[in-house]
Amino acid sequence: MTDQTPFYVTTPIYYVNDRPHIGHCYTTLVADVAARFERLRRGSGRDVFFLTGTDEHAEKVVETAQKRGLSPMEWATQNAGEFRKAFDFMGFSFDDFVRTTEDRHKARASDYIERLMKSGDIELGDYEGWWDASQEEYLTETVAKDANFVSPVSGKPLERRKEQNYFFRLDKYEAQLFDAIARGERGEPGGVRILPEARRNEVLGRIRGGLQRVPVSRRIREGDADWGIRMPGDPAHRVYVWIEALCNYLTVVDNERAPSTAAAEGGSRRRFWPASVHLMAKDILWFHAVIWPAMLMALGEEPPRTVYAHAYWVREGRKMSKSLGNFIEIETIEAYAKRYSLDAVRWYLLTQGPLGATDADFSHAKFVEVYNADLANGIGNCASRVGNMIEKYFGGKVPEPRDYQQGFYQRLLPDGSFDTSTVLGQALAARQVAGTPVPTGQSVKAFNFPDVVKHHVAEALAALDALDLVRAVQMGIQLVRFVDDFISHTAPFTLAKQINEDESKKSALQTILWACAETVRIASVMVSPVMPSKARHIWDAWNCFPPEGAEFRHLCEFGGEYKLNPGQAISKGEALFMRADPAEAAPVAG
RNA sequence: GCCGAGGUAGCUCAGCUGGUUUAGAGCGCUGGAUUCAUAACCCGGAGGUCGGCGGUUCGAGUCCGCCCCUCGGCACCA
Repeated sequence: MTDQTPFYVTTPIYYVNDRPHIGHCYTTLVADVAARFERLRRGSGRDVFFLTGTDEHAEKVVETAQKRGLSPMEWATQNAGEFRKAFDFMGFSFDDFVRTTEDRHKARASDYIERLMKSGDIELGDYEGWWDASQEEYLTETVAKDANFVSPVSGKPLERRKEQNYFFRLDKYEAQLFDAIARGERGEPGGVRILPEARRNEVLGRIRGGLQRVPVSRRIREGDADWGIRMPGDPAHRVYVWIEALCNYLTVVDNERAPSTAAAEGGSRRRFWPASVHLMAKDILWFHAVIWPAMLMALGEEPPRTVYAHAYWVREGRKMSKSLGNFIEIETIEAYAKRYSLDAVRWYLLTQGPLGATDADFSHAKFVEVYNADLANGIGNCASRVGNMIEKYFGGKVPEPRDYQQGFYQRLLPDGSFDTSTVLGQALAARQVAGTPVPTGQSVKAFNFPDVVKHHVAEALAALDALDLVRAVQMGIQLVRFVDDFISHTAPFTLAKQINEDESKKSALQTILWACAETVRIASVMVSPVMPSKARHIWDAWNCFPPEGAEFRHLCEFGGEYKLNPGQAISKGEALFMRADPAEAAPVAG
């Protein structure tokens, strides 16, 4: 993927009757980190589009609204607001938030359906199933059987009932879908890449089992509220919500034929299609990996390039469910953010979350472990010790480095002493003088900063392309570990005690600390997509705020265009992450 | 039931097409070193029959068979 390709990432649009919880936040966080990373890589947000929103046309929305004495629209608006609030709190940088009740969505979704009817991909047919009169709904064959063909609610017998419905001819696209998924696997254009791999196999297996046409509408009944989208040309039928909902990914960027809207939306968004990534939890993979791509094929649109279905969060080892009432809701997340900072929560959710095929556990003990290991003892401590030494030894001014392009090589002279013409040799010699030499038997090391940084940055970008966001951001923490290792090897604090005797020792110290600070700066850029505000803290304290439009790979070049400039002021600043006590109780909402 | 994934150090997991070693990493735990730093960082250790049994092979976590266990998809839920 070149840096110029438009990047379009979506989350599902969330069922507006729900309350925002960790699941919604997690999926959207993954999208947010991907979007922020891609913007950074391109140096601007112009070619990145990140969409989220709410799915509002469910019949349950009408019911709930009634119970609350509100119109469906009032209720939906209120709860869509809750999602926006939660997502704003999480710091999500979505470019648009779509509600399926908006005209732009309804009009275009309706248009797609109409086109599919004209092309014969949606046709009228008979639907026959088990009708539960008390609930006014059809039950699937398996559910009906499990319930012994009586209503699970009222206990009255189910009736066999037939009606006319519209169907999408999914069965016509079996071969094309196979082909697209195979191409996606090979990374070819026009293909749909399904991730993680285990999910792709599930999908392929299910397609092999045969595809059938799927119902996409139901007949409107007497007394039904006017909620949802009607079948074009047949107002007696309403489009099923899920099929209409899927269309949101396209309706939002398909604004070209509505010039007034497009103007208000900053121009045509057509270039963002096909979507780069549809993100979702595993439960709705089938819709996104099969039905939606088939619909797009029928519409003559390209299918999404990647469909990524992550697994679920469980809580302290137990599945989250409505019956257990143990969902981690936004309030709990807020409580964690209040205690440990929002960026720490983002870090934990992203790096420990169920991005793969298996579920992930949210446990307080694990949270504290990760918080301390990666953040407090990791990047926080490292930034602090480096900033402190620069403040202490160089009056808070970035020191002038010498010769870092050569890397930091250790060289032993024939007589067994260190070659003090290298920075590393100088440092090791100082340790010997001080009586704290590197333990014998410890491997001889070289610290080639330019190469190491280059390698980590390349790895991060490769991981980003594979949508391995965890690895992408962890490369930043790995760099910090490299700096920590370097500091204990060179012991700049030991060197610092000898600089009065020897000017060359001072210059070695300058080089060492500059390299440390420069690398921490780069690490901060690398983790900024997950921890935007903590990164900003470092940039503020160190005066190295990336200029608008700066590209990732330039920002991350060791000693490059955006390097820490000698002479510039640096302050130690406040600790980024205070160490947490594992014995402390978990934060509670309220 | 059908289809699929997996069982490797206390925990979370790497180990692709079988022979680089006496099977690795991170976290936790423990001993040491050190003081610039947020009792942080660095070094070392901890010795896990690589789920069980049998087989193929000169040689198997790595291939085959059987068995035990766990977990996913097939059905709404991020």
